[in-house]
Amino acid sequence: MPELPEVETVRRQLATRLPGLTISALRICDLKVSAQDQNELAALVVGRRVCALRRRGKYLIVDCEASLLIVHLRMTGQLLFKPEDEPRRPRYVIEFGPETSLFFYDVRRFGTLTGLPAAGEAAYFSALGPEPFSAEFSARRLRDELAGRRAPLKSILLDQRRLAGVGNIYADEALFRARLHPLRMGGSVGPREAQRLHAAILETLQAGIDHEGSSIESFVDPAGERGSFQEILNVYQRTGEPCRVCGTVVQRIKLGGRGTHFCPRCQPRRGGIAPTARHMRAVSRPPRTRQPPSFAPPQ
DNA sequence: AGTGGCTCCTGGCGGC
DNA sequence: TGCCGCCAGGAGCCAC
Repeated sequence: MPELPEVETVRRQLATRLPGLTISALRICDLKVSAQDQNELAALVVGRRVCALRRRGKYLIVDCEASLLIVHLRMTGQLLFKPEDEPRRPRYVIEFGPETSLFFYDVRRFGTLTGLPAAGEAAYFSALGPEPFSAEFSARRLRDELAGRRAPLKSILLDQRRLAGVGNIYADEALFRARLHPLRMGGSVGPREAQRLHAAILETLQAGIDHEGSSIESFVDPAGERGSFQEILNVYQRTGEPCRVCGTVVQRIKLGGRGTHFCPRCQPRRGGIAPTARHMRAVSRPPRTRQPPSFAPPQ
């Protein structure tokens, strides 16, 4: 599940190859990938030079002269420099002359591609919350964001309007690191706890970036390499396994439709919302273990 | 206003 | 063995 660290990993790799190249063609193979007409998309970027690769939350931005391509990987999106063998087909291909192409693969077909004139960027991202690593996202800001809120902490962290880039994996891991129960009401969090959570969010995201992302389902970088953050996860998808800190069995509940993992001892529920019967049912059923993707990275 | 829940989508897996 | 239905989840939308 590409979140901020995975998108940042992709961005960094693309940034070593794409700037200076000119987009020679944009081939949309799956029309569902964009709400825009493919000719309209192509007209915005074909013939333009790539100036920079940027990231905003979980969005990857290919900055062209006076226009942008905005890529969202959603659940299973992969941008690869090399095409895969059949039967996998890309949903779109961005060509940069005869030497370089970028192929977008996406099993669940949730990923999106958007083209915009540069002037449209601010409006496009207007509802998105602050970047975690920006000065705008301070401990104070987080505290103000939580104040008075009755929603569980986990739900608040996942809300991209409050904070951009945190998804299910990093929300669970950050809450574990902050020793805060995912069901704690936002408004019940004190100043010191908010400070702890702020630090935990930044540390967790930075660790994800340092490990080049989590390859739990299908994430690979544009060279086809897997990240390694999944190897040091504390709670995410570790249901029934001992907490790495205290040995207590890691639990799983369902919160806002998302699998939520925590250590009941390290993350006490004090001040939180009691799990409902539905939560408890989810606890007793560990997630199925998934086979690693059959996809073999290009040689 | 704030919040939960449904929808999109596919492959893997459990159950029968 | 084969089929059916459930499950995973980011973000947009809708209903309460």
